[in-house]
Amino acid sequence: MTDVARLAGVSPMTVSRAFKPDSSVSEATRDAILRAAEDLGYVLDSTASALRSQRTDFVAVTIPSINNANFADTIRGLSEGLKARGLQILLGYTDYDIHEEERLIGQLLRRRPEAIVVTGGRHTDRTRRMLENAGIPVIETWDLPEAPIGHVVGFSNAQAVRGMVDHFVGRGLTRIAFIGGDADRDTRGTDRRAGFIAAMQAHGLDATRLIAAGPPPISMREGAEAMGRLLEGFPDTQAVIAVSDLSAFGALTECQRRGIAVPGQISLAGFGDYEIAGICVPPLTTINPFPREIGTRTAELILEVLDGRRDMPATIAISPELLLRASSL
Amino acid sequence: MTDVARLAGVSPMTVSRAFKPDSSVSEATRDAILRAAEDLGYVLDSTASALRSQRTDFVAVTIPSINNANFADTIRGLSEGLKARGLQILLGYTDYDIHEEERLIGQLLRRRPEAIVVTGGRHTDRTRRMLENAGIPVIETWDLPEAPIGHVVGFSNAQAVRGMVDHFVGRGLTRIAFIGGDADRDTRGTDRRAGFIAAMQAHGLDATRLIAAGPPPISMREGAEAMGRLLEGFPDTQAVIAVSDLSAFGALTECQRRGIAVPGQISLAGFGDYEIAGICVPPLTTINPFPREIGTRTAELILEVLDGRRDMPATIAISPELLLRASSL
DNA sequence: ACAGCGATTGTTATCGATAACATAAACATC
DNA sequence: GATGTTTATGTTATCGATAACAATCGCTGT
Repeated sequence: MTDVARLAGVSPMTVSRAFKPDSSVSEATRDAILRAAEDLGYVLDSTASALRSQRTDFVAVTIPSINNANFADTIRGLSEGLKARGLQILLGYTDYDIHEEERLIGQLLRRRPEAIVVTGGRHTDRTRRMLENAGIPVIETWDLPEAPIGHVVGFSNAQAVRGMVDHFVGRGLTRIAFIGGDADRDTRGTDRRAGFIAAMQAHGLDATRLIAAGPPPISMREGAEAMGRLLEGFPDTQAVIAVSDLSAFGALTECQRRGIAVPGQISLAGFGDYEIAGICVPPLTTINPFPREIGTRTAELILEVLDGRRDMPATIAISPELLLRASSL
Repeated sequence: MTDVARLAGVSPMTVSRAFKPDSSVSEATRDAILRAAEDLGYVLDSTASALRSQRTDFVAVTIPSINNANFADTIRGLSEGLKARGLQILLGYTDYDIHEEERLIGQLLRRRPEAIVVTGGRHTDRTRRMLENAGIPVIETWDLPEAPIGHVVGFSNAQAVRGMVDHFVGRGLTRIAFIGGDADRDTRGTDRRAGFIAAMQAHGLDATRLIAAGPPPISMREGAEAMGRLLEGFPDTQAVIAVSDLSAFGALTECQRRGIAVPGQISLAGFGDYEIAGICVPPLTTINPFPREIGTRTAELILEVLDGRRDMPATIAISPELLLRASSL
C-alpha cells in the first residue's frame, strides 16, 4: 500500500480510503490510486484490514453436507442476500455429526465471522456455549429448536410430515410405511419419522412399518434397498413416505424393477421438492420446505441485526407446502 | 490472550504456543493454559495470527455452481485432503460466468489464500493476470487448458465424449444427437459438444442433430424439453448423448411420457456418473470423470507444492471411464 | 476582509497474535 | 566439574491496514 501511495503521490491512508466505496476521496485521486494499484499488481490485504477494523466481512455457515441440493439452495439464497453488503460466506460441513460440528464451529469462530448460521437445532453442550459466548448473531435453520440459541429461520419437520399422513389417511389409505429417519445423527430425519409416528397414532393407525435406511446422507440406492425390504416384510403396504425425495425416487425405481404400479398398487411420497420429484414418472408427491427462502430470510435477518435492530423476531417460521402429485393420486 | 496468560501464570507467547500443536510447551503448562482459555471462553483470533505469521490456512476454490453433485464431490475430496494440514476451503461460485469469476477471484485473493483452485481453464485476461501475479500455487481443474496458468488436474471433455460416440457407432448406430453444450458460458459443455461433432465427422457421420438446452446449469427439465424438440425435429434418431446425466435423465423421462422405449427405440447416454444414472430404470450409460479424485489429487498436489517441492508435474491427467449401462444396450 | 463550514488529505497509534532472538533450567558427555 | 545440548519459557518488534484525530484548502455569506 505504501508503494501504491508513493506512485500515486498520496499518503497510504488515502489509498486505503480509495479502496472503500463511498469514502471521501476526490474522483481524480481515486482514479490515480486505482491505476497505480493496477500497475503494481497491488491487492488489498483484507487480513490486515480485518484486524484493524474488527470487521472480517465473513458470515460462517455450517451445513450437514455440501452434496445436497436443498442445503445448496439455502446457501444460494444466503449468499445472494449477503453479497450486496460485501459479506462473504465461510462454509463448512459437518457430515451430519454434532461432534464434527463442534470442531468445525470452533475453527470457524476463530475467523471472527460477523454472524453464524447453523443447520439444525441440536448441538453438543460445548457447541451451545461457544455459540452463546461468541458475541455475534446466531441463526439456527431448517428446524424449530425448543430452546433456540439466538434466532431461528426454520420449520417443524414433524409437523410437515403430519400433513402428509393426513393426506394419505384422507384418501382412505391406512397401511402406511416410513422409510428412513432411523439414524439419530440425522435430526431432521428423526423428526420427520417422529412426526409420522405421532400422526399415525393420532389417527389410531399402526405405526410399525418403519424401514431403516442407514446413516445419512441417505442415497437413492438406500431408498431402493429399503423399499425392497419393505415389500418383503409388509407386502400389503398401501403407501410409503420417505425421508427425502432422493430415497423416495430410489423406492420408485425399485417398484419399477419389480413391476409394482405407482400409484396403482402403492402410493409414494418424499420430502424436499428436489428437482427430480417434479420430473420423474410418475412425479412424486412431496413437501417443499422452501430452502432458498430459508437462505434469503436468514440473510435479511442478519443484515438487520448487524445494522443494530433489536426488535427482530426470534423465530421466523417457514410454512412447508404439500405438493400433491401423481405418485399418490 | 493476555488475560489467559495472566490466569495461567505464563507469558502470552506461551499461550500462543499452547494453541499450536507440536510446539514445545510442557504438558502441564499446556493443560493449565487450555483450561484457563476454556474458563474465560477465549477463542484464538486467527485474523491476527494470519497477519503476523503470513499464513492464513485458506485455500481458495471456485466452482461454477454450488448445486452440482460433481463439483460437490471435488470439493469433498479437496477438503478432506486439506483438512489434515489444517487448511480451510474458502469457497466461491461463479454462476458459470467468467466475469463473475473475475470479481470473485479478486475478492478471494484479498484474503491471501495459500493456494487457489479454479474450475475450468478459460478466464478473462485480467483474471489470468491476477492469478499469475498472486504468488501462490494455481490449479485449474475439470479441464485441460492449452496454456495452463500453473498446475492442472483435469481431463479432456471433448476426448471423453469421443469415446462415447465410438461406442455408439461401434454398435451400428449412425443417427446420433447431442443435447446441450450450446451456451458458451459453459465451457465444459461446449467442449463436450465439440468432441461430439469432431467424433461424428471422423466417422463420416452427420453431426447436425444438435439440440440447444439453454444456459447452464442445465436441469432435468431442460433435458426433457430438449428431448421433446429432438423427437419432433428428428423422429428417426437412434441415439442421444446429453451434456450431463441430469439432462439425460430428463430426456429419459420424456421418452417414458411419450411411450418411447429406451434403449429399444432410442439409446441414451449422459455424462458425470451422477447417482441417478446408476439407479434409474433403465440405468444410464455415462462417463465417470472421477470428480472426487480430482479433488484428492488436487489436495495432494497443493500440499506437495506448499512443502516446497519444485518437481511436481504441471498436469495431472484424469482418465474418465466409459460406463456402459442398459440405456444404450 | 474574515469567520465558518464542508470536503479532502495527512499523522499517529493500534488491532492481536507470533517470528526471531534471548535466556534459564535440566540434562548429557567426557 | 566444566562444557555443550536440549527443552521450556520470556522479550521485543512487527505483520498491513485503518480508526481517530488533526490539518489544510477552497468556498460561502455577511
